[in-house]
This record gives sequence, structure tokens and C-alpha cells, in this order.
Amino acid sequence: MKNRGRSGVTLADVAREAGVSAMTVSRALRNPDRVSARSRDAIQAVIERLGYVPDPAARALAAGRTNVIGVIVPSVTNNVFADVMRGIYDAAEGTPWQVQLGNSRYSPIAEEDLVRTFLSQKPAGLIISGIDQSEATAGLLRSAPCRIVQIMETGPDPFDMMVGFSHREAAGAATRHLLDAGYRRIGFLGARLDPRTQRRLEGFRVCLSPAGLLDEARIVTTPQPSSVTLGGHLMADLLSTAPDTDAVFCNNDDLAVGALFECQRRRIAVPGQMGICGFNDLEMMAAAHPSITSVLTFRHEMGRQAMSLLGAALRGEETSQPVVDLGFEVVPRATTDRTLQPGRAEGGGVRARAP
Amino acid sequence: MKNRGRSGVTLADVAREAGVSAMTVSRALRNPDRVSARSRDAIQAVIERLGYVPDPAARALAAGRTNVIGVIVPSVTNNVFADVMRGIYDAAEGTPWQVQLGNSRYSPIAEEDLVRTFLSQKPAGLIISGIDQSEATAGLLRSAPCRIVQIMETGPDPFDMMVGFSHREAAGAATRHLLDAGYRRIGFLGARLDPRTQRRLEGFRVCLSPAGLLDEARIVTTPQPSSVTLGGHLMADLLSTAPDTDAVFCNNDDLAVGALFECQRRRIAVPGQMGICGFNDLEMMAAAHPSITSVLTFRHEMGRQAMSLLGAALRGEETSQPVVDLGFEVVPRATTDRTLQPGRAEGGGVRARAP
DNA sequence: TTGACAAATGTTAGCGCTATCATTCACATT
DNA sequence: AATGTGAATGATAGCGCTAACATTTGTCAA
Repeated sequence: MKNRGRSGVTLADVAREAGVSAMTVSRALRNPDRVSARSRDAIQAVIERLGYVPDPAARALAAGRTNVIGVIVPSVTNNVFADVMRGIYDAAEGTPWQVQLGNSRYSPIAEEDLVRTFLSQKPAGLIISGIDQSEATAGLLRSAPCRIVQIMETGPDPFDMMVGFSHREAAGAATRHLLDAGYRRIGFLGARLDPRTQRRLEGFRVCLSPAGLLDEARIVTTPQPSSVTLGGHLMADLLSTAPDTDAVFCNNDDLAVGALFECQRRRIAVPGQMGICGFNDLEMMAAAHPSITSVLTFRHEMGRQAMSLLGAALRGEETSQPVVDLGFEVVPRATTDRTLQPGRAEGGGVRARAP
Repeated sequence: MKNRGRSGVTLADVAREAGVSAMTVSRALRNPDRVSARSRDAIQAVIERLGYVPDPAARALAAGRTNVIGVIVPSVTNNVFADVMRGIYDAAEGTPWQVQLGNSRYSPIAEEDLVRTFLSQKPAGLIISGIDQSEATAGLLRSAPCRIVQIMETGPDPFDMMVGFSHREAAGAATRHLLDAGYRRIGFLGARLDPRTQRRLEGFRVCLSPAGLLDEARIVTTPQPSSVTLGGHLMADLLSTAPDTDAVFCNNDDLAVGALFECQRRRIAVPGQMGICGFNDLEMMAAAHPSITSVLTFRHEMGRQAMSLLGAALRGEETSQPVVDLGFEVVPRATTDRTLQPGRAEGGGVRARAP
């Protein structure tokens, strides 16, 4: 088994050149303060001259652990998770932790596999989306020898730490906003019925039910993955089932945008004849015409905090607060603003004249 | 150094229980056909009973290579790369290859670091975005002991393999489409001036220049990352600089959507007074109202083929064709269709009458 | 029956690093 | 000068796996 690696430079090579033992080099790399400044500098010079790069596999094998932070999300295409990932990467920047992404594709089986794969790597920590892991996955996680952060939601019984918010409450608040705006025949558009969607639907129901305004015929859902096109289709379905619907809470922003386009296509006045509220408040919502009401969720911050929390825990700084609720914020915009003049507002309000 | 790993079950444990040598177990895992069916079954049973999971670090150290496919993209938030990633994951599904994502954030330095990090892991392959690596990075890649696929673009001198298309030609075709549609005072909106954006701008220029229709005053760009909001701002800038502009080629779909909203806000008729063409043809473009012309790029397919090509190469199936050009497709839609009646299409027809 | 040959399995020797404990050495204390 | 102390460093022994070669077993032709 000869040297087929690229650089071929090993710790031993560095040690020899620097005139110290391998162990001192190892220490100079991992605990610089336990090595004399003289050795440290000499070693550093040799490392640079030789272009030494440590072999992570050898380190992992010898040390029995790695710097890997495994992240498991159900989708890599979804904007929401993209923002969360960016937050995680931002917080990991400049730390020794190396983020590794796994995509469960909304499949509990794939998720369990991923957890197993990650655990076999002896990661320093795990960030996993949601709180609805299968019993098998939960078992693995409960006995995992690493720190764990669950993200996207809050709930009881965290495995370890949690950063998220209540989807039920957020949807409830959005629905309440529609009520406050004066809408009474409110529908729900939902796609991809994952557990978080379900809880949002629950929040919707719980808000309308006591007021006697819940009408199951106005709830239109599909298991298909969400898209703008689908938002249009769901809106069309809703209008054919319950034509007198006067507002919709869309389970996410893509659907809301699709619903808005469908209204425009049908010459239905928004917000006059139809109020529209999205969920997540993607960047586009404020820029749309008319601007679209949505529920702002702190996705980037969620990722950032999850990673920071993990980092702190791994440095031994125990947090008193293992569950962080980031909340949400209903952002009222033109699509639910009935005070806008139809003919002025219809279309959204901001009205620069072309020169 | 005692057993602090979780499972603690090692190859040797399995071998002992199954009454064979460690090497046979290793072979049963890696080359099942080089082990008798009898041993194989016995070993499989023991593995399941003990819950053995191989230690990837030990394997990597002993074998001098891993199953890791490193993927380097400049952004994890961008829809385009999200689609590519999905393609890669799809093609990796069910193979022994383990995809690992690195985010260079459009920084050549971060990219070089990532390449170095990935190479230290002795990956089986690397997928890297673009053809504009720094000289240092290029050096690392040229002498890398693994297969490499460059994606997103095609160009001369691949390090190894390439899957992409010509951004210059694609932009040229889009511009040509605007010309064919009858527009003559065509502008360009661009954000995040990465190399691919630059080449699209070049394609734009090369198409208009010979016709004497290139007007640098109509080219509005910014280094900021692209967004729908930014599309609106750039459109506003263009209109104040060159108010008689009659069409825009937007460097990507977000900008195009923002530009459309801005036109709607200003009551500028699209496609009558202003033609709009995007780039990439995200799902939303067809669903918008009016539907937005764009250039379809095969992002998912790009990821899929990059991974398949890599897989084939790693299995030793040499391709005659190391550079795959996936092409593109201009998709004409309402925003550039001047045959549409104004009053129907103009402004997106957002002209709902109050009931 | 015997030898030849291939298939199946085993033995040996690390891969490159770090945990652990042992040693060295400079300096302060008595 | 003898002793104690802590900082710096070194020696040793693997971590769990696989490459390479060695050996055993099974099969078949002569």
C-alpha cells in the first residue's frame, strides 16, 4: 500500500523536517497553547513549505470524533430551507465545524438512513428539521453521542435543543388578520401536506371555528409539491367549489403568488373581491404588484441560531434555554388592505407614472 | 483509548460471530461476488443482528479513498443551483456515492479552500461550478487524483469533464427573439456580475451590435445579488436613463418578475409598451400574468448528467464525449408577444373591475 | 489418482493520526 | 546541592479498516 494520495505529506514528514516529534506537531495544530512558541513557529513554517494538509479520516479514526455538523432538511429546492442553510453556513463560517447537508426528501425512511449515515461519521453535532421523526429515528437520536438541534418548529420534548416557532400560532395569526381586515368567507390553499403544513391548517381551523366561520368546503389541499402554477390551480378549484370565498390563506408564498396571478387572470379584484395572505414572506412578496400580505418567518436567523447554539454547546457553554422560539410576524400588505380604493388599489397602490 | 463510539460493533466483532476472518466480512461488504453465498448470508445475518455500521473514517484511511463526491456551488439560496443540486442528488440516489455540498459564496478564495478541503478527503469525484477558477484552484484541480466535472457552462480546456451550455449563445438567442418580436430599443438588466452574467451580457452585445442597435446607456447592472425587488429598481433606473426603451432582457427570472411588477406599477403596458424576457425559465414564469418569456435552461438535467457522467467514469466506462452541451430554449410568452391586444395583455391585464 | 488451476478465505502490515502516560528540563525553593 | 514543580515534549499503542500476498479448498482433466 504505497503512497497514492496527492500531497503525500504526513504529520511525520512535518515532524522530521521541524525536528520535533509527530505528537508535538499534532498538538501545535490542535492545541497551539500547549506548545512553545519556538516549536510552533518552526512547525508552521514547515507546514507551509511542504503544503501539509491533515488527513481528516486519520484524525477521525484516531480521535474517535469529527468536526462534522450534519444537517438534515427535507428539500434542497425549497426557498425556506435554502434560507435556513444560508444561516447555518453563515454561523459556521470561521469555526472549525464543517457543515454537511443531507436531503431527506420528505421521506421518513430516507431520514432514518441519513441519521444513521451521519452518526457513523461520529459527528460533533446534528441539525435536523422538524419534530416528527419516526420512532426508529427518534431512538437513534435519543442515544446519539452528539449534540442535536431540531429546527423549523418548537414543541415539547426536544431531543436536546430546538430553534423554531409555532406554525399553528403563526397560521392562526394570519387568519385572524384576514378576519380583522373584514373578510368572512376565508379559504385555505395547501400543498405538500408535511407536518408543518398540517399544523398551519390546524391553526387556521382553530381560529375560524369559534367564530362559526370555518367551512371545510373552502379548504383545498393537495399532496403535490408546492409551486406558483399549483397556487393558480388550487385557487381555481376553490373558486369552482366555493365561488363566494372572499379571502385565502395560502400555506406558502408560492401558492399565494399563483393565487394572485389566477385572480388577475380572472379579473377578480385583489384585495377588493379577494384577500390573499401567504406564508414565509419571501423577498418577492413585498415587490409584487399588488404587494402580498404574508407571515414573516425568521429562516436565516433560525439557521444561524441553530448553528450558534450548537457551537456554544460544543464549547461547553451550556445554555439555560434549550428551546428558542423565534416567533413570526404578520406583515399586512396591499392584498389584504380593503381600505385601498378599488381601481387605485387594485393592482397595489404604488403608482409611479411613466415619465 | 477506549471504546467511546456508540455502536462499538466493529468488523472484527462481526467476523468473530460469523466464524470468518475480518477480511471476508470486508469483502462481503465491498465485493459480495468474491465471497461464497454461504458466508455472505451468514455475515449478513450477523451484521443485522449486531447492527453493525462500517466506520467511514477507518475505511477511508485504509483504502486511501472515499465514496464522497464533492460539489462546489457559489450559492445555496439561488434557485438555479437548487435545481442543479436536486439533479445531482437524484442521480446519486441508490449509488454508493455520497454527495457533499460546499458553498463558495462567489468567492474565489473560499472556492480554493473548499477544493483543498474536499481533496484532503480523498474524494471519488468533484463537481464544480463554472470555468473561471483561479490559477491556484486550477492547479489543484489539474493535479487532483480524482475525476472532475465542471458544470453550468461549456468552454475549451475542461479539466476533465463538462456539462453545461453557452450562456453567451443563450443570451444572444434571447436578444434575437426580442428583435424578431419587433423591439428595437432593447435594454439589459443584470445583477451579481459573476462570469456567467458577464458572458450573457456579451451575448446581448454581440447580438445587437451588428444591427447598430446596441446602446450602452440601456445596460443597467449592479454587483448586488439578484432579487425581485432589485429587478424593480433596475427597471426604474433604466426608465429614468433611457425612457424610450421598448424591451429588456433580464439576466435572470427574478429580475424579470421584478421588472414586470414595476411596469405594472407604472401602468406601462407589457408587452405593448415594454417587452420583457427573463433567463432560466423558473416555474413561475409560465404561471405569471402575463406569462413571462424566458430562456429555458436544463438545470436539473445538468446536475443529473454531471453525476451520471461521474458515476460512469468511476466505474471505468470512459465516455468518448467529455463535454456535454445541453443547450437552451427560448420560450416565447405573453411578455414579448406584440400580437396580443393591448387592453387584454397590457399591464398584465390587471384591470379587474370592482364587482 | 494426481496435478493444475481457480475460487474462497486467511494473514500480515500498515493507512495517518491522537490518547495516554512517561520523560525531560528549566527554574524556584529549601 | 538536593528537591519539587510545572511546562514542554516524546514514546507507545492503537483507532477500524483494507491492499497485497499467502494459503486452503474445491473442481476437473489427464
